Amino acid sequence: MNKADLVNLVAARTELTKTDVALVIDAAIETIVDSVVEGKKVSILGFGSFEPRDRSARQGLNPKTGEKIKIPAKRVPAFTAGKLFKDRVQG
Amino acid sequence: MNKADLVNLVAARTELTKTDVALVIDAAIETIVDSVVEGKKVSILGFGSFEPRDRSARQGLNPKTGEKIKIPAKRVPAFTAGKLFKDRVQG
DNA sequence: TTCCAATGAACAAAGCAGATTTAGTTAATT
DNA sequence: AATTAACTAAATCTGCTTTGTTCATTGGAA
Repeated sequence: MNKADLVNLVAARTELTKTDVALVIDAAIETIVDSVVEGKKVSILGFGSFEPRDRSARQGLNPKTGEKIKIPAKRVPAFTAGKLFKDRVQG
Repeated sequence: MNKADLVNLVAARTELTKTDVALVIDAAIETIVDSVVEGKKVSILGFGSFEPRDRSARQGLNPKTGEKIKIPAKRVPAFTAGKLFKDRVQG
């Protein structure tokens, strides 16, 4: 399922126009990303939370050639699923 | 930031009512969860993708008491961030 | 709406860092 | 009012790391 499918399904569920649904979804994604970029966590009860997480530098390797490479410290986006989401996927 | 804050910010960005925005966000979350529950991946370009991932049973331990426990096989929700999301968080 | 051009995602190889596991209280969201 | 997230202890296991090609997706224009 891609974004177009998601918009169609949500529009069908909410009986709103695809235009408005796409507008809201895009804005919601941008808002979440902006917040994580600013270092603030976004928590949506039952679904999960998005937050930035710091990765320390480490010795890695190029899986293709096998040669050692140095992976620098990073800040990456992380998602933690909420209880409802976990329970429903587990079944 | 919680769901109420997200709805307020998105409503401000889109100039739609908080009611409609909340409706879309809730429906989108339910649609994503439903899809992952059905085993189908949801890909949103630039943001990331949600998919179910299988965990095999393993030997773990109770970190509180230290006793060994058996962790059963599971199916858990997983999120992989997209390029744009990663790049923006990295800065 | 439909097509094109262009950008993003998937795929695979092996080793290490980080997430995950229980349980109970506090704080917070619906 | 009631349910859920956060927090924390130490050991095992999962995923990230690169690079190039193939394919899907996006956004603009006719």
